[in-house]
Amino acid sequence: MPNIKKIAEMAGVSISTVSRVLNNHPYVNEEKRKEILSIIEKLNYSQNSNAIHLVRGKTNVIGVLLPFVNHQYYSAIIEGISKMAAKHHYNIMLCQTGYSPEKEIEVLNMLKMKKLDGVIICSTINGWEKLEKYVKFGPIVTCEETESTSLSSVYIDHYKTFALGMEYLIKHGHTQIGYCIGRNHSINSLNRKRAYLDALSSIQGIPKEEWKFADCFTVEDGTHVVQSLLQMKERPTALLVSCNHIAAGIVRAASKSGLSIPGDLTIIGCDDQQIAEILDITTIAHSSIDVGADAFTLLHDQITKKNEEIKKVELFPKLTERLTT
Amino acid sequence: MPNIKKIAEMAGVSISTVSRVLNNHPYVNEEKRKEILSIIEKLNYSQNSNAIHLVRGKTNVIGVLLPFVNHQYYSAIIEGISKMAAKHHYNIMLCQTGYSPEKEIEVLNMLKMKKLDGVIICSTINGWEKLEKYVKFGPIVTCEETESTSLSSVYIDHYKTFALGMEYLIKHGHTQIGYCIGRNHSINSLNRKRAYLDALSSIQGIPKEEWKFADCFTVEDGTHVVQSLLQMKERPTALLVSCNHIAAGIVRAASKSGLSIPGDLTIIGCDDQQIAEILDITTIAHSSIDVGADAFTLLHDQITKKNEEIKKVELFPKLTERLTT
DNA sequence: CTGTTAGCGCGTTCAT
DNA sequence: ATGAACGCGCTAACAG
Repeated sequence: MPNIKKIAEMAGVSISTVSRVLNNHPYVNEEKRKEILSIIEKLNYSQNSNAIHLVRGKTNVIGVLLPFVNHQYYSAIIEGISKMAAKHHYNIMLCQTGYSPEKEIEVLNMLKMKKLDGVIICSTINGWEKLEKYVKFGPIVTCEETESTSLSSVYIDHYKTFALGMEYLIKHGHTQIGYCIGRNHSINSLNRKRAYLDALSSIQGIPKEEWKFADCFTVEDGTHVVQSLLQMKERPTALLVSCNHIAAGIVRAASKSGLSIPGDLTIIGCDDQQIAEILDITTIAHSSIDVGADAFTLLHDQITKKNEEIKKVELFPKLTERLTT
Repeated sequence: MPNIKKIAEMAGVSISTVSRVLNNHPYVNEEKRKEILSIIEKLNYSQNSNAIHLVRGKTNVIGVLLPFVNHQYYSAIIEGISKMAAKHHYNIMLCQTGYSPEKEIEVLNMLKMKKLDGVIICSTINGWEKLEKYVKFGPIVTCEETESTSLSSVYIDHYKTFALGMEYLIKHGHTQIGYCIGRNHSINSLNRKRAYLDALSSIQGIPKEEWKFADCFTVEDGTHVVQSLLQMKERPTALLVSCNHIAAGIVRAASKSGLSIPGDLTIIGCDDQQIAEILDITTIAHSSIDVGADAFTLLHDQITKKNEEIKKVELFPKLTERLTT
């Protein structure tokens, strides 16, 4: 592999001059520039990124941290990040954590080691207190609500999401309402539960332990929910579901077992996965692509402008009425 | 930021010794090792990746090139790559091309510039002849069939896919068969068409121009197919569809417009997206996750073992019968 | 407009 | 077991 020195030798100039034409700096004789360019062409030379990264102290790479790639909520976020990143000449290092705290820390260390200029965390496992220790190595943006004053974030207040859903259900006469959520103690789940309880108490409803389904993530989990439902003496008339994949599983299993939707069971899902559209599931959603795009923008501002302030961007979900309600 | 020199000074040793403990090299006094480690701890020191990459000439990062992230076929491949990569301590640079040839070349140049140790290309736009020019900078693996002798690949012979589908349809008495494909002139499409024509001619069937739908990628495209279908005097009785998202669009639009499936129209989709399972679409599929995992293995072998030979790994699809046939 | 030089931070012989 | 010195490839400040 030729290097800048080799090019300089062949062109009979110093490496500075070569560096200047490489970086489009002014003040270099037009003939020399052409000569150098032609030699570069002839030798099929390219700069060594690592050397440049070392000397510049940055890589133009950002890390994107998420639990699972193969999940449309996250791949939509990536899509949004990806588009904005391309526009600003940044590359994306994709890191799947599978909810492993160690893996998350590992990536944060890449920030410390200057491999990454910044990090976007879609769903944190360690909690923002631990993340905060890393902001001195580079900006970190989360796609979740945090109380941190050193982490920018774009988020949805899932209290509002579930509140919106509860309001809708109550307005339509439901009092026997259950819900499905993911990780039982995540910030988002806690907010959802609060909204659920608040709304329920407003109509003197009584939360039934049996009607709460946690650890729901996949279509299969939705199927299991229906199985449980079928064995209950008293069933909820409506279910608020934190993710449309679960909702899809419910809808599908219900139709197979003769449970009519929305006749016997009303379903409201969350987020903007295409499956909701295909199955005509009523959903409460914001644009996941926007989450990614906004997150990148926040991160990019912090990387490029110094003393850029920490920002919190809230996105507001809307309820789209379809055929499961 | 402290560097190795600083650590060495504080410990009263040379940078070589520090480097030795950093890299777990033998021959270093146990007391000094502990002392150095404690200083590293105290200063919260980390190595600078870029310096290491520069001196080692490798980054442990591979590029993954695909048209769209937000598409389950590709995100499943990423999932497969991701898992294997984590196992071997490699990171993934994700690059969405949106079918732009320039973007593809851009990433290949990152290989040339030593930013990447290797590249996996899920779906090439430039064609393998152009890709071949880059293998001297690092191994390239494709997830498509190529005739190249310098590119390893894991692939599905889509002639077989469509042949399998045609065989099934013909066995079930269909003679009026159409198909939906993506890019009209991609390698995969050409193979699919060949299989279609071969099978059709084996029963003296006549291909009808009207029943060929190209440029189909999304659920919406499936909807359009149904719209076209509805306006035809003579309709096909079966459709072979190159991707389940299109098939999902067809199934959904058909049910809304009173076209019975499989009564009026039999549908066979392709690939292993979950939507097929949810909508009970008969599909011809291989494991997309395996594609990714195998691709990484091929790439990793080429990166680590020198003189590793070029390999072609063929994956075989199976037909899963469900309710659309 | 151009060249010299000093780093960037680290791994690695080669002596000792 | 340890350290001095060189090199990885490049940018940028400085001098001219």
